[in-house]
Amino acid sequence: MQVKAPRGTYDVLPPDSQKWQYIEQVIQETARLFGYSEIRTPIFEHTELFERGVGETTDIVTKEMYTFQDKSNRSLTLRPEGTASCVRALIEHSVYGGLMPVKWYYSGPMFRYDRPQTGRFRQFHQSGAEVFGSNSPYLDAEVIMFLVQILSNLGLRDYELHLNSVGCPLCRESYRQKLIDHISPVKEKLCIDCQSRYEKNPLRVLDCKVESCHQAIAGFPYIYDSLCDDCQEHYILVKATLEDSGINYLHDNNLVRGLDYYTNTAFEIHIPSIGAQSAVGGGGRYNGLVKACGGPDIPGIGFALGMERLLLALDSLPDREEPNSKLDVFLAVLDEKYDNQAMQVLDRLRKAKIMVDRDYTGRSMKAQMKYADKLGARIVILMGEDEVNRGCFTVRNMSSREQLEVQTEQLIPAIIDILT
RNA sequence: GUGGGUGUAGCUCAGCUGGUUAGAGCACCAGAUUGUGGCUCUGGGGGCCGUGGGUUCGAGUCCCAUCAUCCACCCCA
Repeated sequence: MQVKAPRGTYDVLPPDSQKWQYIEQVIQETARLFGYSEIRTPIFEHTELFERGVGETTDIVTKEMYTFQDKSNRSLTLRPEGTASCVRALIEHSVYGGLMPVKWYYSGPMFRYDRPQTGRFRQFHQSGAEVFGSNSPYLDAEVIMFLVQILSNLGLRDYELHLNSVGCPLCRESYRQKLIDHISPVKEKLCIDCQSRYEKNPLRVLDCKVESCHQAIAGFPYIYDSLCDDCQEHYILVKATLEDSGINYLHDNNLVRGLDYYTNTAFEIHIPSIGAQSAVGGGGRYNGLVKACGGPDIPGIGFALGMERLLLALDSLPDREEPNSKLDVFLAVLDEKYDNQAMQVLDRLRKAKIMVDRDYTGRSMKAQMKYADKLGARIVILMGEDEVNRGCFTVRNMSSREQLEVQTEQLIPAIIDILT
């Protein structure tokens, strides 16, 4: 039986890898403009980091983690998201002791044991950003502007920005009580999942998509109405800043992010056209997280983008012109006795920054011409007996079909002349 | 974890109610006179018909299981 890539994983082959390079490049450039520097963290961490940092009641921790024992019986977990590792690194290296705020971005694979479907894999890729050390609502706005700028630079237009505030621990507690008061009379009508959600984290009952649960909790209070004065002001400033920047958003009372550590601003980007898994990005503020992970009481905010979902959205766009991967020059070697000399020619051209390739499978001249054509070569250099004896090359312009003979020392200038 | 669809050549697929050596298009390779590409023509290589069992004189085709994949649910990126 043939060995195949494990379930929920896949290979990125050329030319698809070019699309990945393109997205990563756009993110890098945008990050630089916004003043974010790259951080690279391990792909696995101690399991307890995610249990504490992501939240023990979340689906990610309860059923989706790739956890294993190493040879010393440590419990390790393939990272399911990027924030926890950033927080760990911030604390471990006392980065907060330096210049604040700390503005990081990252890109890389994440792992969740889920059933694969459109836009969902077991090894998937996220790029994200994290900022530590400021509770300014203008920073919330900047983080969202960063995210939106990436989408815009990629040429994506038809996205929805959903926005909400989940408040601070204070207003969240009063809201939680209001919600419990509202739900408890109809508790029996909820689905099994919601009954356990009600026990563990009542806020997540609001996320349920079961119709009967929707009806049962109709008229539930919104957290927005329970926000304390500070949280309200914070949220208003975030919204006003976005409005002034011309960023459209939808206030979404039902947006209660699945991760436990979020406070205040929460947001998600949806592109409905890519399928059921339409969230291409999401994030929010997590002011309690650093402390919860054993660090000082430092506020944080961040987001993550799903690369596979971005790719899906990009695929439905009109074709972007591919980066120039076509060959400049093909060197046709007409007799194997010139193989060695041919390698010297390749070397010279490449050192002159000319993109050049040749055949290594012993093709006939005609086949080499065909091959060169398929590689998209703009020029073919012919190197046969005539040329070698006379110390020259035949240079063929593939689009005009014109050929000229050039002396060895004139080869590079002649090629550059045709290419430019 | 649950439900449904699909597994035949490198890719996209055909193969009617079970019946001889399993096909097409594309791709790949080679030719169409001497050292010249795109178009056309001719030829060629490639398939344990996902895997394992079962029914049958006979299975790509029917039944069961299993694996993979796709779509959806849950949840999220």
